[in-house]
Amino acid sequence: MVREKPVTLSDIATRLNYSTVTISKALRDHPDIAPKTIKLIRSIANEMGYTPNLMARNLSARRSNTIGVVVPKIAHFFFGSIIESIYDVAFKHNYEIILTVSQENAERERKHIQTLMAMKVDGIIISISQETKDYEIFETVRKRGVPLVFMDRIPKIKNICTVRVNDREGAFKAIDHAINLGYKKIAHFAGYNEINIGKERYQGFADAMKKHNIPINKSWVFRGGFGESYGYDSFMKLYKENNLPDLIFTVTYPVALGVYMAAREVNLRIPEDIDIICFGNAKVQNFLSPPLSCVNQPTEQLAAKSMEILLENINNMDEFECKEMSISTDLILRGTCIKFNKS
Amino acid sequence: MVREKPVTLSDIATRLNYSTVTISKALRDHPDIAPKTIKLIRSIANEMGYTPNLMARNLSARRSNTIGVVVPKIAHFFFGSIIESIYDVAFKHNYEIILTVSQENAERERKHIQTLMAMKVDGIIISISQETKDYEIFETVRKRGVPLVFMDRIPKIKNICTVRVNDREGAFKAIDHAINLGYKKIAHFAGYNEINIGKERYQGFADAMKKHNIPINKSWVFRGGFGESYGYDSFMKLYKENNLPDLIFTVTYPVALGVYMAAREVNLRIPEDIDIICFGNAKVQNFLSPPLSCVNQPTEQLAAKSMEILLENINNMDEFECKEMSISTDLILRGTCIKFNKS
DNA sequence: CTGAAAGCGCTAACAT
DNA sequence: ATGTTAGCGCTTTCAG
Repeated sequence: MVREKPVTLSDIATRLNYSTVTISKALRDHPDIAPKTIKLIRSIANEMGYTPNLMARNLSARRSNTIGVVVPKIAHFFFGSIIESIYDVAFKHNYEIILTVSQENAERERKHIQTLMAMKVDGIIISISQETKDYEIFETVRKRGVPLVFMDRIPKIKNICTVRVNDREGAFKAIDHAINLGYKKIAHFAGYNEINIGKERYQGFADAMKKHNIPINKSWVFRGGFGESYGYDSFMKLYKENNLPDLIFTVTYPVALGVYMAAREVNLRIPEDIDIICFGNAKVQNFLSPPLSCVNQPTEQLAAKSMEILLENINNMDEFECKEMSISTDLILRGTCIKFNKS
Repeated sequence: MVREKPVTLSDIATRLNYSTVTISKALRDHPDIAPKTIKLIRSIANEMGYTPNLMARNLSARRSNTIGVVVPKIAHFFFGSIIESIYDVAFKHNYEIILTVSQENAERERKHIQTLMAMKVDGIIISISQETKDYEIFETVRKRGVPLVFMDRIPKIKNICTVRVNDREGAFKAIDHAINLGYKKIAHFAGYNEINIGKERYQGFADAMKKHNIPINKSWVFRGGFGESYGYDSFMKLYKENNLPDLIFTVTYPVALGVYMAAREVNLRIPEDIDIICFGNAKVQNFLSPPLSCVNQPTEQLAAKSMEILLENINNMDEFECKEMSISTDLILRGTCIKFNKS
């Protein structure tokens, strides 16, 4: 394979008998340069097939027009949507995205953050992994002066920019709705308590129970990850103990999927025998049978707000502010949790 | 926000009374340097919190350890899985990924490719958008000597590296199976003919029909995109014309979802009234009702092979070869297309 | 084993 | 309006 030597500023410069500086300025529409000259240089640059070397430009300019993103998963509707929206905003503002995936692994996450800093990204948006407990790396990021926005999954530290959904309120809405329907025997397949979305969704659940004076049955509260197997296993445990509630509220949508699977396996009908509602929306919930009701997180807003705050911070490093943003959720009622099925 | 000045090689050098060169070599385990010295330098570098500036390193080293990826969508199970697998391989080989999304838009795709080249990625993996018709940019990439691997969605040009699924064979398997079941009235909601997966899946469909001497009913063959609305609209058209077949074969899984939605809307039962099978697998197909059968594309293999070929090309630019790889599919039979439902 | 010199391609500051 | 100088942080010769 023959590698054509890329044309550089100085190639254009010699050809046109200008200095590289003039070329550089012209190509960036610098007011120093006469419009006529700009036009000339532009056309020649084009003809020669010039493309700037961003590594060089960025090294020199000390900014990369690049944003690092760290997410726990990607083949997951929530993160997929988030990322797509982030892309939209980034594209509009002429930023590139360096996307990294932690696979819910704290060590990997740390490495990615380090690489991103080494790549001199202008800022970072992160949704932390479910097992991240050591927050030192975030301190490092701050020391290095790299703007950082936490999105959705947020560590317990002070003075950080966060954009999240109002998890507690959202969970409360769901359970309050359920109780008003008549449900009392309610289980919660919760997330780990260490992570905000685990903790706060649980709190919303607890708030609603408390409001209606329903005691929480501890054997119906589980703590676990965010995947299908967690939902499946938890359901099976209750089933085998013959200790099934009337309604299950799951911390994420994949966990609910696990429940669907388990219920089908043991021939229990949803919602007649066991009803369910989850936190988090996905297009396919419409296609389940019955269609799965949920607390909807507006992913577009989450992404847009995160980007907004990040860009603000990038462009305004001096008057940097820690903004904490919380977005409201709404209930989407479909085929589950719409009426009380006496058990 | 106070930005700590990042520590550089020369900081370490002055502190240790070495030259930057020695530091640079030591940190990269260069055989020139005495092991003892390496150890010393390493520990000091660590203590000082040194991280290499990748922009500088890459500029100087003329390689970035970075791979560009261009996909049409991301909130889509197929691409999500692909990307996750690509990440796994990249991570193992110490490459970073620059992910870009074309949103099925050819112009955006072109821009992304240009940016990737400007960023001096070491290679590119791309799945082209459904509307890409101008292939000049790919010629440019080749001229620039950037290794390029096309994955799954492939343009009609010569001498390129491709990794794909055996679409024609896969589609054939599905339809052959259906016909053996007894189906004769078979529709195909196909992709655009310009794109390989559109064309070849259609061909596989046609092959099977021909094998069994069943004429293709043109009013049952549609051409369109890869999304839900296409499936929905096409189904509705047939329904309104009272011209429904017994089985629909859709080019992708979202198209099938559109059919599910439409069928439910007009109260037609799947698979009793209208049966369906699609190309492409997604976890949620298990949760549909009935669970959707499909031609399975092994995403992990697709990703792994693409990366393998790309890395080979990167490390072996001189003896560069155009490899064309085709991976077999298998049929996953679930709740649809498993028995003939006389209409 | 170590380092001095040169350069990757670009841009900012300061002349002219 | 254009160019000179210097430098971003690193690596690759090549000389000692």
